[in-house]
Amino acid sequence: MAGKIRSHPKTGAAGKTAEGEGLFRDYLASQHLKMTGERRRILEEVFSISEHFGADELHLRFVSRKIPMSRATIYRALDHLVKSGLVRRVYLDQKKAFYESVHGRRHHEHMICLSCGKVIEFSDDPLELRQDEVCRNLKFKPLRHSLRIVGLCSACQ
Amino acid sequence: MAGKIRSHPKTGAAGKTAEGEGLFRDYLASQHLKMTGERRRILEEVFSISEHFGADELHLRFVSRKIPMSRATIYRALDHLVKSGLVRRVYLDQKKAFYESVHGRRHHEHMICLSCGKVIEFSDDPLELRQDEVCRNLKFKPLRHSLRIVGLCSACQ
DNA sequence: TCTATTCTGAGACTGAGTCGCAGTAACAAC
DNA sequence: GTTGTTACTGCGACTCAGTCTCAGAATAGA
Repeated sequence: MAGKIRSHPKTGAAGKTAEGEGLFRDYLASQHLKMTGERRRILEEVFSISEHFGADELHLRFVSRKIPMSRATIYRALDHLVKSGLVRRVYLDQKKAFYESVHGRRHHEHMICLSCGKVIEFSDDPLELRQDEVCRNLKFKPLRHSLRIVGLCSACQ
Repeated sequence: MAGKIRSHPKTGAAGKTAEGEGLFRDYLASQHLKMTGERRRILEEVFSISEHFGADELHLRFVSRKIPMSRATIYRALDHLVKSGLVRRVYLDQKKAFYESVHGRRHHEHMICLSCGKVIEFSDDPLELRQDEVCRNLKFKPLRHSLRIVGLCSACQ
């Protein structure tokens, strides 16, 4: 039961935007969709955020800078980003969906502190391997997964 | 990496109701809340459902049998049931919350088939142990967790 | 039985997300 | 560069899950 645990309290996402834009453009082209100014701005903004964010927060970032952007466009673009695989949609213990950019980052799970609300990201190979084994045994083909551990962070205990 | 994997395609929940009612009554008493006819009926109904259900479905079960029951009461009762620990609230890949009775059942995780929508319940000790270890290493005190694996079930592959 | 307290139901409300439509922008073909 | 097709945007109306308020009803302890 060895295995390194990587904790990722925060990961800067600088410089990834250009590459991400290329990938997004490829995805859009493959779906006969168009790269528009709005989608580019949304992509840039998403890549500039290192934590989780809600669609409303993303919208607010534009509104507060007087950049016109409708809620519907935000939602539509986030859908495309999720489908393209560049962004992950996660449900962190409430009805509202959260998003996080995936590009250039390792897959990870979440610990959520009940007391302060902090979200700790971590990843662990033995855990992933065991999950794969469980899936094999149940003849289930896993495509994606998410583990959410709710509890108390070290500071709040 | 040994370890038995239990798959729980379906678990009957007969006879548990009486005991569950006692536990719920204890919880209510401890919170200075009252056991009412509505709460009893909701508890019975919840224990009679072996799969996941939404608040709306639960409500519909009463309405369709002409048993008066308001949506607000359903939501309030489910909150209490969740707080009492008798019912678990889970978020299965959408904004809507699902519920499942916990009493007398083993903790389990979920596999969700993208194609047919089937939800497979499973539990695995090595997985749980590894999670505990990861938490220890990150000095996080886990209170509850949920693992969701989305993919294709054996029939749909 | 009395009384304090909590509960219920109805409906208004909220917040997240979706949809339809009219006008606009992207992009490929010429 | 112009044109035509197609997809996109913004707006506002809408849906759906869940919450809140309040008046009248039920519970449970004294």
